[in-house]
Amino acid sequence: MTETLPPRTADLPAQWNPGEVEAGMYQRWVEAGYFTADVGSDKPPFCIVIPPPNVTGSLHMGHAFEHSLIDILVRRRRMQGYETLWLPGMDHASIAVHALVERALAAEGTSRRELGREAFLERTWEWKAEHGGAILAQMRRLGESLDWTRERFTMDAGLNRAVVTIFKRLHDDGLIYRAERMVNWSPEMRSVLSDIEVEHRDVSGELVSIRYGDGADALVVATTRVETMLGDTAVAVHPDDERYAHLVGREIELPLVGRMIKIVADDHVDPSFGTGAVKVTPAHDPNDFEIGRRHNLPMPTIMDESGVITGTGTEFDGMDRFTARVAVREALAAQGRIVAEKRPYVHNVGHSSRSGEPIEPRLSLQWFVRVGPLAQAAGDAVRDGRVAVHPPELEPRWFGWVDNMHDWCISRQLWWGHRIPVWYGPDGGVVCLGPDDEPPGAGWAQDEDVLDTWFSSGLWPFSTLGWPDTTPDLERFYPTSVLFTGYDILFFWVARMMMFGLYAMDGAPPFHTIALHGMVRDQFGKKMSKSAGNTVDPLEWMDRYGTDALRFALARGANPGTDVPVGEDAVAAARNFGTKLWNATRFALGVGADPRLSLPAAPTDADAWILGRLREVREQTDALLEDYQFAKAVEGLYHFTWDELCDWYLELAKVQLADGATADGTRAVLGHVLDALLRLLHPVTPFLTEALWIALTGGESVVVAPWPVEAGAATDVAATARVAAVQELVTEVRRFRTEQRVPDNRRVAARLVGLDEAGLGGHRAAVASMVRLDAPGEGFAPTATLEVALAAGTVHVELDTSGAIDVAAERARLGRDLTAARKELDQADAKLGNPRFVEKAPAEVVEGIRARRGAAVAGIERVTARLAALPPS
RNA sequence: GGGCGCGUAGCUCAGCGGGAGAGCACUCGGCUUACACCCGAGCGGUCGCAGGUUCGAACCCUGCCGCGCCCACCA
Repeated sequence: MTETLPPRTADLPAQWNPGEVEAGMYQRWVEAGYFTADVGSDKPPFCIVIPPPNVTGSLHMGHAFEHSLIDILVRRRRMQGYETLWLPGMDHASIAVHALVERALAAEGTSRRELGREAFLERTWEWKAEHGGAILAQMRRLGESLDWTRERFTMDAGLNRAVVTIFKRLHDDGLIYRAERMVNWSPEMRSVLSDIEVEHRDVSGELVSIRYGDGADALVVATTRVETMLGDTAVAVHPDDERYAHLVGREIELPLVGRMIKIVADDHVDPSFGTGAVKVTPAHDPNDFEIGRRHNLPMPTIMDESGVITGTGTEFDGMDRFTARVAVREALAAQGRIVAEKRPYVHNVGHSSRSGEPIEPRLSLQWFVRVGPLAQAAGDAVRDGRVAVHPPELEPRWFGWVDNMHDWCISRQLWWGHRIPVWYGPDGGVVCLGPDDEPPGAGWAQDEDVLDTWFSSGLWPFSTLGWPDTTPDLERFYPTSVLFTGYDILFFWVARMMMFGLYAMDGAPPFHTIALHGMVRDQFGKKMSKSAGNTVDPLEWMDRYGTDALRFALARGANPGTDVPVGEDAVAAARNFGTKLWNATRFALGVGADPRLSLPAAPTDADAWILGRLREVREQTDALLEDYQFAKAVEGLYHFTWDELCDWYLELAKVQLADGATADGTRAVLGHVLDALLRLLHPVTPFLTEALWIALTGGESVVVAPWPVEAGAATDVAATARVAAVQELVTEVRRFRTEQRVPDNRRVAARLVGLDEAGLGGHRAAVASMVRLDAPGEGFAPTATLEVALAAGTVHVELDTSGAIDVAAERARLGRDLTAARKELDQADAKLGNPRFVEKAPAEVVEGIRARRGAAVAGIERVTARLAALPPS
């Protein structure tokens, strides 16, 4: 009996053309309101803070990767009935925007300094307005289901209020202070950098040993930065160093400058390194600064903000630091004071991660965050389980960082960003103002410095929800569900958000889970970089293989916290998978498969098996996605679709469809399985599954279809075993055919003996269909017999290969089988012959080995008999 | 110097205590009525090296070799 169903109208083209499928689909989703957060509903909230798309005007592979994975999480949650909300922002991409604007200005023959602060900032706003839309369009092409309707894309203005508020609170709590400290200075940017903006690299420099003083009191010190000797105010030795004990407390003349400097004893000095004497330049070296503080040394600054020597009263004033390095060395050499020169001397030097030049330690007045209590809270939140880190291997890195954090320098001498809300009065007055305070009157001026970009980015999890106001959004979505980002910005961004979130929201962490992904690499595992020339524009692959293929390939490689090598081959393989799914669905539609049909009351073995597998795969997919194991989840769906559904079930279904007794049930099962599978795959391949799901079900959209929670059936062990036996039998016969050089296109008459005894009587037609066997006709004279030993019994396949079999090939094949069986027997005997194994190993393991031994013995007997029966070749 | 991790098939990786796996590549046979972006069969590995624990180790422990990343104020 056939149920009557309303017709399905969607027509599926014969060929999957990603471009055509994607065209207009995203727009339709947006217009249907699928991505609009429904605040105020009683759905559970799922909120995710996302790093901003890069604003440099193009989509990077890294962004395509990260945003695809985030979109998978969000689409699944939406199907599960959550109210989903993204919190995107652009603020911390400001650096990129400003750099681009500066470049544009340079092309126009002007600069930001000529333009002035206000006009420059105006230009950056214009740039964002113009290019923000282009980025948005690219993210949409990627299929990202952002709730753009809430217009959080540009939020700089509202953010300023949050920045000022938290600055004042931290300031009033004594957690922000201003102090003269040794900082990392970038002469090129003429700004301070925080510790994590400094990259340490080995460079080839020089180590120059200089003699200070003359005669018996002379000392030799070594340095890699000779020019700093102009700012020396002491020479330090170790207190226990007997070589210099007599000199401590005396003074010595500083060459070139002529100033008298002290000789001090300090524990910091390593007596075994070099001469054991160290020159001390307190204003230009962190260690020397500490020594200077301990011994109350003068701290003259000898370099200006752009790295030019100044104020030494020597001929070196006005020279760039690198020019001076050579000049000072030559001057010292002329006086015969260079004792030794080691060149090249490889040593570790900090470089600016932004501009690339060596940073210059410099004594300067800056604003700092006292991170002690904040970092402690950030560590505790993970320690006591309020925040989970995925994968957990990255926890030590987190603790190592937050437990040893130095105070954070937050002031920057740049023109862009949020200005420090502190005003200085004419009589030395200092006042920190909140967002609603009136600036003080005449004579007061606001601090010229701006805040580190991570200061404001750290506020996102709550500033984007309306903080400092208590908004419905904030109450509903804070703490957010998960932060999903790359491990590379764990310290830059994640640590800031944790510290500020816990502080501003009274101990509530900004997110329940920190899930970290790796970096996209090329197909050989190499870092993608412009200089290596191995970067790929994701749009290029999207054009060539489709967005679904790119997303599938990226997700398929995404193991938690580890890097993802992706090459064009992987994307092509993903495209092939899409084609496979497309064709399978097309076949299903062609035979009338429909999920709206009732599942059969008496499913066949194949039906029961595939429904059982569907359930297992569905449960496994859920578990893996909950654990951010995208690669395994996607791999599982890939193999289920291709190796089980397409390679076996569809072939078995063809036979069932030809039989009136099983045809309707097959249509129902196939419809059900595909329906659930398309829904499971939708988060990964949204466009493709949308087209297929609508065609298959006649439904409105898979975007809003429920996530499958019931699909499939409990595993039918007996049916599954019979299907496995059929698979084994089919594979064996195919192997025999290939080895006997029977071309695939030739049908062969054959008789299957023992099928009923093995419990596979019902699968005669299926086996015959899958290995292209014809029923034996009259006068059937088999030329070959193949024995296949199955768990339930041995099946003899008698074949008429129409000619003598290839005895040599058969002998070789049987020989391989015999070798394998003997090896198996040897291994089993070795184990069973070991009394301690039999005694100690679990019973089921021992039993398993016994069974394998039995099978091996039977196999050897059978194969040996077959070999003996072969005619001489 | 400290921390984390990796060395498994030609390439990229999964497996992490009981019969060595996947994708791509390669070989052979097939345009079989969903699919040649395909189907079928196959080749290919002393699981970095050396010890140890265990009845049993690619898997656990130790050492060594090679590689990567993060952190770190040694002139």
